[in-house]
Amino acid sequence: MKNRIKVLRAEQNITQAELANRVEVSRQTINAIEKGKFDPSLPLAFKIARLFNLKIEDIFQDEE
Amino acid sequence: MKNRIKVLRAEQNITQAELANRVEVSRQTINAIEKGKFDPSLPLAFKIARLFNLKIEDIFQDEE
DNA sequence: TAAAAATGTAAATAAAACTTGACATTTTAA
DNA sequence: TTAAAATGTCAAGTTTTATTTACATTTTTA
Repeated sequence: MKNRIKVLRAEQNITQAELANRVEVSRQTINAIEKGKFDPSLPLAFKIARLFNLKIEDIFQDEE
Repeated sequence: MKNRIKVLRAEQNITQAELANRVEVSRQTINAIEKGKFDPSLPLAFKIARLFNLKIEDIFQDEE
């Protein structure tokens, strides 16, 4: 699963730590998701999408 | 997390077992998700959305 | 209305998400 | 140009979700 979180953060000038705080997970979780280490849970994906005012599909791309 | 899977299945006349087969999980997993016992993984949410040709947000509704 | 199909449920286990803490490397800014 | 901030990573542990097995109940259909 790829995602555009890094770019979206850059656009809004938000650090991994800031994003983590705002969606209530650890900084390492954001880093791991951003680097593709694992996928967020569905509720977390919703939170992230809401934060950026985007659809989940506009942030995360399933690669199949 | 609520979802409209049951209605979508009804519209397409698909059983829980059929849906389970098509997204490659057990029938009980579909049943549990449908009943709100737990949320699907993000990849599974993508598979389900793709199957119904809908956005994830059109099937699953985060309740916050 | 009896058989078959579909759905509901529960317990046990496996797998994945997430946390915490720690430290190394890279980038930014004073 | 060096201190601070940000990012990357790793290991160990917790929590949550997925899977399996098994059986019970409800709905459909022959």
